[in-house]
Amino acid sequence: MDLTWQELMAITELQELEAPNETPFECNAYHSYEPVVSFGGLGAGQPPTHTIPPGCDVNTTSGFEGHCSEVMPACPLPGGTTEALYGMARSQLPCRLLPSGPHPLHPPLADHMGMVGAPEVPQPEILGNPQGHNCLPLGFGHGPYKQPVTPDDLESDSGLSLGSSPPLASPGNAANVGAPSYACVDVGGLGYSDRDHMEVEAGAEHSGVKARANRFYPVDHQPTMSSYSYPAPPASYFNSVGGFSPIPTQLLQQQPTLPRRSQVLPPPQHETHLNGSGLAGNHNDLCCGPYGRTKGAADNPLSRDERRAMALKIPFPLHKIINLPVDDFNELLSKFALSDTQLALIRDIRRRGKNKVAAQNCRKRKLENIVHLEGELGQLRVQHEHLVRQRAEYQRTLALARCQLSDLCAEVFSKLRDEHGQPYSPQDYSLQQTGEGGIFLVPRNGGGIEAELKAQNFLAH
DNA sequence: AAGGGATGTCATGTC
DNA sequence: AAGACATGACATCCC
Repeated sequence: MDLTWQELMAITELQELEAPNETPFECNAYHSYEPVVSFGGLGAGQPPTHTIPPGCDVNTTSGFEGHCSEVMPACPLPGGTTEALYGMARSQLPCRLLPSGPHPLHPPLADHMGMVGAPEVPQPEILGNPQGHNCLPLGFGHGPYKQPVTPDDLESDSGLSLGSSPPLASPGNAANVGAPSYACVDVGGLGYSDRDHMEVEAGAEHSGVKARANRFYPVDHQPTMSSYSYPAPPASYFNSVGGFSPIPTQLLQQQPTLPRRSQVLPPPQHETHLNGSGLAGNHNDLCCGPYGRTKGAADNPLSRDERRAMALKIPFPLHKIINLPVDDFNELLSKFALSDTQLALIRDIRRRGKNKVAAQNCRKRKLENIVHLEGELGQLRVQHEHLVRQRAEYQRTLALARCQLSDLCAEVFSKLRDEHGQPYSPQDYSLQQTGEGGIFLVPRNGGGIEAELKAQNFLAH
């Protein structure tokens, strides 16, 4: 980045231009997800601290007739660890996903609309670039850059812009130096068609070189969705269209050291940053150049829509097409006499541009959701472990109570005597307690009650 | 060469 | 109804 920036600054200095007016584009700060699971109610009961007397069977399935035969093992109470365990509950969403701070979507409307002068006189800012080094017409006029015809340029739902692939660089970008540029092709007054486009871009395509744009041009892969920058409209697009100033030889010679994916070919001088379709996207969002491109996009080839826009001489930058509010957008359109073909392309560009941003946002949200759910899953696992431990502890407590009850019953039976002075057998009788506290000796075979013993009597003994 | 990630685009549904 | 937005699906590129 630093290197790229230095290079850009060097280029800027060369062209004696000011620093770009960066207008941060959108970015709705994505809300962080708060963990859904609240553990406040966890760790419910105080873990029992009873000690199972010797002989007490801690088997929870044992009946009260059993005997406690061992001391209840000390249960590791989760209480001491619960807090620590749940302290990590908060899912940590990656900051990268959450652009923060305000992100003005658009520059002031005046700035947007300022370029809209007399409808018949397209303003020079349209394809210009604040840096100046991009003020060169987009593919118009000067030789070294000519967009190739790519299959995706030949399709459009509007008959203009369909296609799926990202912008392709012309293999002829380097090879076609001096080749006729867009400006030489009069497509504006004609209906723009695939065929037109093919003709327009035939030169580069015929180079026969199959190569991706960013194989040839340095691409600044700026992983940023946090600042969609839309700087002030660039210098001139239509200056370029009419008669483009030649590319400063310094620019051609100044090849920045190639970042990732960089290759040996010089970047087009009129690069836009709009990866794909003129969107302030994730790669180069620093500022806008021609057709709304950013300075960082100087390393990128023209997008398909940018090329189409140039071919049809769309008289305003793509970033405005995409980002202006609908009212302003319509007002902008109304200020120009646009053909149906141009309008169709513009609306396609707008639709694609918005959808591209939406897709990017959607994917970010999806990743955030995954991160959030993974965090929640971890919390639930911790919670599950805690509940398992708690259940084991309750089972131990229950076993202890049963042992105590069994011992008590044995003591009662040891003191009970029938009318013959014989003890009752626990195998033949059981003790049952009523709701009022009365205790009955009940034969296990379901026979009648033989004796009623008052609880108080038991307690007295 | 295959596989996966990243990205753009389209289709569709919802608001 | 039109526009914006969300999202699944697909294609393509690149590593």
